[in-house]
Formats: sequence, C-alpha cells, structure tokens
Amino acid sequence: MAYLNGMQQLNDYIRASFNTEVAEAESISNYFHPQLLRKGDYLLRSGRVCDFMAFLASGMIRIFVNTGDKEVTQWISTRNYFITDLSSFMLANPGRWNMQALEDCDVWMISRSDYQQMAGAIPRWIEFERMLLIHCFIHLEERVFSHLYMSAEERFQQLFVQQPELFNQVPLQYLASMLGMTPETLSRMRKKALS
Amino acid sequence: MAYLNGMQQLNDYIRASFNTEVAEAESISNYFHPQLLRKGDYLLRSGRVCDFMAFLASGMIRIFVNTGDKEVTQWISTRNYFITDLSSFMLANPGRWNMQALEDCDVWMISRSDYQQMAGAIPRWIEFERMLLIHCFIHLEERVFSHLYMSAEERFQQLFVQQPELFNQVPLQYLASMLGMTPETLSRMRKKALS
DNA sequence: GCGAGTTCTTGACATTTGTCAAGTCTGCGT
DNA sequence: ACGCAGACTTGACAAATGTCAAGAACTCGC
Repeated sequence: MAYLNGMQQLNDYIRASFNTEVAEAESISNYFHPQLLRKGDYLLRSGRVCDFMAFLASGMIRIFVNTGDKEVTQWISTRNYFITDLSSFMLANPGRWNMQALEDCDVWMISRSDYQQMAGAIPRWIEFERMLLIHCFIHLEERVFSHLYMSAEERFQQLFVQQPELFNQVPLQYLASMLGMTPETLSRMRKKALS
Repeated sequence: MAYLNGMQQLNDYIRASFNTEVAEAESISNYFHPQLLRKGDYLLRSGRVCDFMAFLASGMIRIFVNTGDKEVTQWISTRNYFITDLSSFMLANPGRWNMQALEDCDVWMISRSDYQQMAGAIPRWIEFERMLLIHCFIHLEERVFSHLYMSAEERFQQLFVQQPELFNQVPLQYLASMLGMTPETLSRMRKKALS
C-alpha cells in the first residue's frame, strides 16, 4: 500500500514539476524502485560513494556527519524531496554524509547507471535536473546568507515559523545542530518562544 | 591590451574546463564581450534583473547586499571566475545582489539572450553549465557546513590559509562580513595571527 | 605633500552563546 | 508496568563575539 502511494506521489511530483502528461511522468518514475526504511536505518554512510538519488515519499531523513568531536546535522529532509549526496553522486567520489531515517520512510531510488540512462532517454530530465540544481543553489545561498546577517535566535525563529512541524517531530538536538547552535541554547529559545 | 589578455584568459579557462580544442573554445568566447570596470563601478545593482553572466579576467568584484541596518558581503570574486546573480539570471526575476568592482576589472559579458543562443548552438555548454552548478553547490554546502561546525576564529584561519592574498587587497570590513563577524573581531584575530 | 574622509585598531564593557553538570522527563523494550 | 537509556531542561558560570567610542593610520584627489 505504502508502495503504491509513494509511487503516486513521485508521479504527481514529477507531473507538477515538469508540467507534463501522465505518460511522461510514468516513464520517469518507472526508473525508480521502492525501498522501505525503518526508523534508524541508514540510507547512506559517510565515506561510501553515493550511487543513488532518492525520492522521499514519506518520512524524514537526517543528513549528518561525524566530525570526531561532534555530530553535525546539515539538513533534515521531509517528504517530496529528492535526496542524494550531490558531490558523491555526480562526481562518483566518496561522500561525506550519513543519511539516516528519523522515522519509517518510503523511499524511491534510482541508481547512478539508471539515472544516466534515464537522462539519455528523457531529454526533459536534463532540464529538470538543471532546475533542481538552480533551486538547490538558491536555497544554500539563502542559508549562507542567514548565517551572515542573522543571530542564532533569528535563525531559530525563522525556522520555527517556516517549518513548525519539525519542532514536534525531530529531536531538538538535531535541529540545534542544523541551525548552528547547541541543544541547550535551542531549548531556551524554544521555551521563550512558547511563553 | 587588457582586452586581448582577458579574451585569452577566457579562452584558456574554457579550454581547460572543457578539455577541448582551441576552435571550440573560441566559438564560445566569441559570445562574450569585453567591458572595463573602474574601481567602484557597479556591475549590477540590487533589485535589477541580472541579464548577464560575466567572466572576471582580472580584478576583484564584491557581491553584497544592503539590508537596511547593515551591509552584508556574500562573496568576493577573484579572476577566472564566472559571476552572475544566479537566481536572477536563470529565472529572470529581480535580484538581491549588488556587484561592485573593488579595483579596475576586465570583465567579459554575455547577455541572457546570447547565452540561450549559445546554449542551443553549443551542446557542450550545457554540460559545462551543469558542472558549474554542481561545483557551486558543493562550494556553498561547504560554506554552510563551516558555519555549523567552526567558530569565527576557525573560519578566519581557514580563509587566511586558503586565500591569503585577499588580506592584502580587500578592505577588512568586507572580509569580516563575508566571514560572518564584525570588523573589530577580524582585526583582532588578524593581529593575533600575525604575531 | 596636504588635508578630508574613510578605514583600521584598540580598550572597556555588554551581550550572546557555549559548557558543564545535575536533575527531570520520555519512550521503548522486556 | 518497570526500568533503563536517551533526550531535554535548567542553573551557574565561562568564553566568544559584538558594541561603542576614541584615536591612529591610511588613501585619494588636489
């Protein structure tokens, strides 16, 4: 059941992104294969080459790295996002990131070789990939900018407004790390925000 | 003279990036037109649609925004980089960034319409653009990461090692902003580093 | 080479955020 | 339901960084 819903979601997402027909969307989503992740399962481990791109149909995945002294969460992906270690997937070198399911996840995966085949077979995929890269760039640029002109508290408040659902579902320590502050600081700010 | 050198540099850069013949590199660089900027001149102003991509053959350009209370320098581009307000150039919406010459610059520009024409005429340009986007993504990701796991001092030291030339040529206040700290703090850290 | 304007440095102090440690809460497996 | 382990909260304090203000150094046009 979860599989079928997930595939439908991938289809819908592609149709909306490509503004295209059902047939073309299906020709794309057929390249993807379902996988269920249990809470705690790893989709990828640091140091491995990332040989896939994944579409997260449901659940949440945390992307993080262990730097020896501390664990740094770079990002938490929610449903309807494509996930990969871009550097590793595109350049086929060992990657930095761990990807771990924060809850049970329904994930649709495509291997690098299938990806290349798809890109060759479906010219519009290349267009789509281009827009994906552009939007990722814009998003990261915004994030760098937030560290240049906002305080920790302002970054917290922005996230609290933009993605309040994260604060129910994600362990606070991961959000803290993603915001570039300690769990204690985030705990205090959240308390203040709720009062 | 500067023009010829600049064109040569654009050619060399493209040949190296594309790993291609002189002829193809020239067919690309012919789409670009030279422009000399005087120190202080603006290549782009905040709020305008960015209708160009530029190759910086010599000089330095500061990319920044005025947020009302303070000016935030996002990046300082050195020679041999392509420069554009990516969001604005690709999506043709009004951009956020100012771009100002920190010194006299030799810049080679291509308009959006010529860019599109070139992309249509030279399929390898699309490949190149893709690699450009991927590398920009990786660079920004690294930069976000640096704000998550490094202190201000560590970010300073990293920049000081990686691009020491910036510290001679660029007003300290801009470097401070780019690193996400105040000029006073950077001044103190630099003093400590030099002793 | 001079002077106005900008930029940089320095000190004193304020604020923000981090660190550590203890105690509390919560959720999960048995 | 119990107990354990992990997660969260809280307080006291420490460290990093910011703010403000004054003076020094530099730059650039004349």
